[in-house]
Amino acid sequence: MSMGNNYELYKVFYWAAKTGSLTQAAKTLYLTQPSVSHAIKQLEENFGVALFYRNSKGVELTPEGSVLYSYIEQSQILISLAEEKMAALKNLDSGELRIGGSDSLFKHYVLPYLEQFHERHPGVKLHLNHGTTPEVITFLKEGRIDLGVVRMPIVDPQLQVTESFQLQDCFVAGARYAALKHEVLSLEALLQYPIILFSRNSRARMTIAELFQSYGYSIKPEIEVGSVDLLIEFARRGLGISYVTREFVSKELEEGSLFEVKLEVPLPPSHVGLLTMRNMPLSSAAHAFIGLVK
Amino acid sequence: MSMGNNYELYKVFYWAAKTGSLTQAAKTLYLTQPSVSHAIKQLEENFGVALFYRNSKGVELTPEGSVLYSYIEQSQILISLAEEKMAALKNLDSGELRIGGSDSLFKHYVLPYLEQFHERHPGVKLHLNHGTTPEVITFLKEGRIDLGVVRMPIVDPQLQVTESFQLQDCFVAGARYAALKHEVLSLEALLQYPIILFSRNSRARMTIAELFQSYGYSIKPEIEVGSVDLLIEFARRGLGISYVTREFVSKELEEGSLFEVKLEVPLPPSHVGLLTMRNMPLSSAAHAFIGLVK
DNA sequence: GTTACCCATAGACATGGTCTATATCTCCTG
DNA sequence: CAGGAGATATAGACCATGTCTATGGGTAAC
Repeated sequence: MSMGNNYELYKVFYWAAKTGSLTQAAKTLYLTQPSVSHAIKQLEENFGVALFYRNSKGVELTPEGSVLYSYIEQSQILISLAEEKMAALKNLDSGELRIGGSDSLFKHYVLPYLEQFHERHPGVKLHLNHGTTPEVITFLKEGRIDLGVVRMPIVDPQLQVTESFQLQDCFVAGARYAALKHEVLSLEALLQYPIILFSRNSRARMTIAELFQSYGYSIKPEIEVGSVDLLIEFARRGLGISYVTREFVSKELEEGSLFEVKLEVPLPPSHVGLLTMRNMPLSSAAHAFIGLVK
Repeated sequence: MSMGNNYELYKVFYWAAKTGSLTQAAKTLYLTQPSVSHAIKQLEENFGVALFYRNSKGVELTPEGSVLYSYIEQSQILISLAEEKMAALKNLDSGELRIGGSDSLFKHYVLPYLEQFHERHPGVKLHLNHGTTPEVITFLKEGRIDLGVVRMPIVDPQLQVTESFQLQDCFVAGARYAALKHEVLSLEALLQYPIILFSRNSRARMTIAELFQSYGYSIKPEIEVGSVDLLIEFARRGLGISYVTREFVSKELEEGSLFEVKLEVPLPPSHVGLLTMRNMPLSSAAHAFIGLVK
């Protein structure tokens, strides 16, 4: 025999012992007194040992009952703690949110949401893992992050993609090229100026290269950089015309340290997407964060 | 909401997490796989949080599931230990037996049974509390002992009395009174000799006093002592004729250092009884001991 | 004596846990 | 690429068992 007590009985036993009264235990558990009486009787019969002395004031543990209680009390406390913890996780009073993405997206796009999220749920620990788009996808599949933030398009049957925000890339220049401020350039005309692009393997770089190619031109940057900050800084210092995401330079455009170089040809918008694993449950924190962003 | 999960679900969760497979958990718990699947689903719905990732090989804990598991694992281990302990108590591999009684009864009557009990159940700890009959009854009512061993008769509606053994009190003397060895004395004749009795408040003393009184005599001891050993020793040294329980001096009678002084009048037998609380459950150990004695 | 508060018992009822049967998915294999 | 093995999910029927109401008995206190 495997001593197969229904664990529910231990909950009843715990409260009966704790309150010293079957009636009180019944009230605590929203049961009737006979139900509790019956439950205790079952335990006693299964163990073949009396657990309580019954008297007119209530019940009292037998020595054997005390032995059982010393174990069960700890066990029940742990379960209570577990339930509290799970409630905290669900209410986002605790837990963690692990996001993967590129540094620039974090800085210019995710950060305000993270601030908002952290303010609203200060108990949730935040983990940011930066990496390239393929790295982020790997992180996701390995379960190291809950959520990826990357440029679209992404085609992967394992991934759930939520397009969340549209970004508009554009060319910007600093004071040195102020003459262009009110002009509208053709692609050919633009190519006369030194161009600063993001490094070769970025999605933005590929997108703009394809665009020029579709019009029969080839864009060859004078300078290649590896960070959005440098794209901006180089343009401000007049080293060339940078291809950047307009939303990432809104401050510079406002204060006038940069201006947008308008083109005859419309530049394609790009989208930011939130990646999660398809068919994998989302944590409460990730779910809440996605809701926040949308 | 009071997060009222059926604790039985945690047992299922524990095994599902431990084995990493709902199917395995089902086999362990003698359930079917759909039952386990259903149980886990209930937990997940109640918590509002996914506990497992499902994949083709089985299941794997989510971060939230891991948090739950860290608590539930401990809890389940405690319950298992509790069940093992209770089984041990029932099988008398552990536990304790607390007996109250007089020193002389322990030494001459209870001891052989205790030896036998201890040999059969070496895991059960023995506690002997000696005291007078009224003290033993108090111990019982206070729950400090499981069992009392005292002289009969006892009349107390709260107590369950099991008469277990008959003892025969008698008068014994040593070599100094060897002349009496083959005589049969009347009560009156006996009173010519110095008598040694147990102290005034003992049951044996009251019994013999009543006997003499019923025949119109009054027995006044030359010496009063407080232990059976002294009764025996004084008789051996010829200080008088002792009134003792025959079974307690069987060794001395055999070796001839004492002999029984026969009387015309039959002396009443006395009985030893096992006392337990009526309407109070017996521990397994006490139950087994009573069975041994009977 | 009487009241009030315990726990135990009996029996009816209904909830819900468990089962069987089946679907779906993934991985592996021939 | 088809098919099998093995995993979990779902649907629906069933009945075990946990829960209730009603009642009884015992004890302590007033």
